Amino acid sequence: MSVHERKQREQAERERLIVATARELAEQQGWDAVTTRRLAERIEYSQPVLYSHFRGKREIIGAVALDGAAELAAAARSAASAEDDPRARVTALSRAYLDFAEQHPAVYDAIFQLDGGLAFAQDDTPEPLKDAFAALMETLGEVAGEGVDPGLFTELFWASLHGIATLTRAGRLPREFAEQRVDLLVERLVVV
Amino acid sequence: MSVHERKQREQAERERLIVATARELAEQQGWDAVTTRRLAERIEYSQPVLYSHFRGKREIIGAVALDGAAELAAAARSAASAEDDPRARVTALSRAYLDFAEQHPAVYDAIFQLDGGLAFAQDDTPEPLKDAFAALMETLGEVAGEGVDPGLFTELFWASLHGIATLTRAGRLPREFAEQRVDLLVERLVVV
DNA sequence: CTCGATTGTCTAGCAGTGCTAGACTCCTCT
DNA sequence: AGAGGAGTCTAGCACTGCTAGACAATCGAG
Repeated sequence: MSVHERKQREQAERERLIVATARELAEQQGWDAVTTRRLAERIEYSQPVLYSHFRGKREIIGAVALDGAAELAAAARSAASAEDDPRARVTALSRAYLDFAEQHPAVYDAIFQLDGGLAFAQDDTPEPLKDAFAALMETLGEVAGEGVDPGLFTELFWASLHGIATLTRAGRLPREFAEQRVDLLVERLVVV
Repeated sequence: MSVHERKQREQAERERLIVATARELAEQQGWDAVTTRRLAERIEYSQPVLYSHFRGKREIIGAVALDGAAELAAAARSAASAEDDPRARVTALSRAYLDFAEQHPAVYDAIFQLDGGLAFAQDDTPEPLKDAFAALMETLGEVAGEGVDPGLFTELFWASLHGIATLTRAGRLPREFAEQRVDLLVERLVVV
């Protein structure tokens, strides 16, 4: 049975390689450049091998998204834990969120912009996505204010951050006032 | 010279036909279904004709975006003008904005999500886009609050609406609490 | 240690994409 | 009436995601 196990290990190893390579390629040259041919060439296997691991390109994007969501959650928790004051925590969280979107645009797109075939806001939503939302809620739920549902508040705050992130990245918002926008958002939305 | 003028008129007419057909097709079956072949077939011309009007598919998307931006501006102004109270005006504006995104998803994507080769937040930004932003600012600039730049405030509020619109449409936010989210956004961000 | 079966991988190809070169037809103006 | 030019089309390029079927490497049984 040991042979079989080794094969499974190699299989899993190669799957990680595919996801990592797809992500790398996407971050270097954008998702448009991630074609099945180029991806196959980079992992030094032929195209059909990809399809023995994933149902199609969409599932590969989905896999990158799940990895990314875990990282985003970690970044959020790390930033929040560095501050004591609830308001300062929210500011730190917001900055970390926007930094993540700015520094890993391809991954951010995989999570929130592209179709990775993932379920959201449902029972069968994958754990990493639920956990990323939970990470936001840990900090944001505290400052929702009297009589406001923490989940609803988190959704709203998150949507605002998402809007800022995407519009900035698409060149729809000038980058120079990014700081002020975040400060204003926190100042107005947060209730302590 | 009259013959020449007639040809120019026909040319302009056909250009409108292309844009309208692209939009129709996108709203019916999504932008993925808008291929140059299908589009050409619908306007009953061959593919290369498209390229005598537009540099490529991207420019066609851009043309749909400009039309859409003008409509969005009109919808915003119409909704705002129906209310007297500044706060109620903002609520009406927000609803109208989100309704537009919900009811014309393809057009909304053309404006804000897809690459139509348009400049944003710059000097050479096309007039309809500047005007759409201006329409938002007319209502939102009034409620920015003391010492807050109306432009910055409008950008922030707009980004929040955009985030809600895109995340809702992508299934990332449950639709059922849409109303409450908008109410909360207006309540917190607006200063009267 | 050999041999059949299974597993894994590859080559080659399909139907589709955006876009364009070059042939051809029709209309306008002299 | 015929030359010139504008307008349109057919055919094709290089690419996309994805898959069928041929082939080779590996495994377990005798």
